[in-house]
Amino acid sequence: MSHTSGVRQAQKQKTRQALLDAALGLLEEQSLSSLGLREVTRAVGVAPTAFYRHFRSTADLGVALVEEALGSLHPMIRTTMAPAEDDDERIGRAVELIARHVAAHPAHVRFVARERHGGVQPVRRAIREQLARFAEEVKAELAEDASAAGWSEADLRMLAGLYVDQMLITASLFLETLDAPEEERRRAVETARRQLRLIGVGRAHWLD
Amino acid sequence: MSHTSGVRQAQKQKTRQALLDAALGLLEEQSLSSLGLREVTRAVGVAPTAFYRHFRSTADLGVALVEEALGSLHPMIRTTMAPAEDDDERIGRAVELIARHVAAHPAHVRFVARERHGGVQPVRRAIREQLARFAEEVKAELAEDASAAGWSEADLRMLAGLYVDQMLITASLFLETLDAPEEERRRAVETARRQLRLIGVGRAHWLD
DNA sequence: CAAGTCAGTGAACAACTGTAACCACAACCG
DNA sequence: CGGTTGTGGTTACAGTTGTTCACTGACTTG
Repeated sequence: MSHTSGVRQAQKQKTRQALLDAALGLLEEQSLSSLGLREVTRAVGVAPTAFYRHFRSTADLGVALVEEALGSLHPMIRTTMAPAEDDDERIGRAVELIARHVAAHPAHVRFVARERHGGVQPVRRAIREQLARFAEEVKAELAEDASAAGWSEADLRMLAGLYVDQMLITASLFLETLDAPEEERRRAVETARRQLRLIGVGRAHWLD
Repeated sequence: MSHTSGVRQAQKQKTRQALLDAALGLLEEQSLSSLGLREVTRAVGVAPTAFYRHFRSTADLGVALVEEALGSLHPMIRTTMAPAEDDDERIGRAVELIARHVAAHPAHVRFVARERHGGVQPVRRAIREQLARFAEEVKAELAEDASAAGWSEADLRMLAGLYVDQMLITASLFLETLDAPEEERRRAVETARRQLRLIGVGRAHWLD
């Protein structure tokens, strides 16, 4: 037990992070369900048995990766959903934000997209829980918006879910076009903007 | 080579189908990238080396599964997108159709959802190609619709892609709630209907 | 400073993997 | 009918896997 600091704890965290990083790298070309514990330790340069000091199994490591990939993303919801003068400006900002995030953390995005429906149940559940939290937060933001007057609880939830799914689709699309020619990337951005705009139009005329 | 029929060819197809079926079953609890060739042959009850008579590798088998899961689905596009008197009736019919398909072929749906972003590149590409075909077909249907007057090519493509993605999201949602209590399943159907309706509203007011 | 804690090591295990070479025998074709 | 074709079976190999156990030695604590 003891306290949270100290050279000992720091070294342990460092190794743990090295395992997470190595796993994330290896997962670019395979799924978690085929990731071997030895494979990870080999990539780090540590004995296979050291793995157990940090994770019970590769599934356990996967859950930790979900936390790392999505856990720190919640604060971004407020700023993304924050109202702007122009609706198109908000859309442009959101798309830009997603593009930037994908470019900065491609491995994390790939991991989430891949394991959301992947073969490891605990990881699927962890992702589902995080996305449900996102939807909840988006819903809360939507409820504060002026145009939400008269919207039922179920409608708000539906729209929030639609937005979250759309964010993932967009992120995944950007990921696929990461090292594609400039022109294709611009088309992807344009498609994402249009889709969000169409949802926005539907939202504006929902109560007709 | 020789001709396509005969007792010989029939038996081979039978074994091949058994391999596909066994693989599909095993893939309910893991991803393709962790599926072993021996695992599949063991489930069928044939020798490991017999696998090579039908597939070069498990990735090759995966591509065949994509064909099996999505190849025969194209004719359904026309009937699903076909216009109806009521817009809500069309939506209800489409959702009903998806629900029925998921209930009839849950393993196929799970496979596609899982491997769309999975760790096996040839399979990802095969799925992407099939989905692109779907989008193309949906776009063709949309273009024939009366309400498509004034829509640009890019807008039609965008909307078609949105519909295809939404179909997958809906199918995946239904899959998750397959063995959930009746009430949760009804909520899932209701959510799917609402989301399609919102897209429909956006579509109706797109040219404002 | 002595005692204890614990991250990481090394060897060993049984079980598993993909693949190669060779064989058997039923269906096919001339 | 007799020779050829080719699906599937058998045996074997070299690597890999997850997990166990006892261990070391640097850090922490009283």
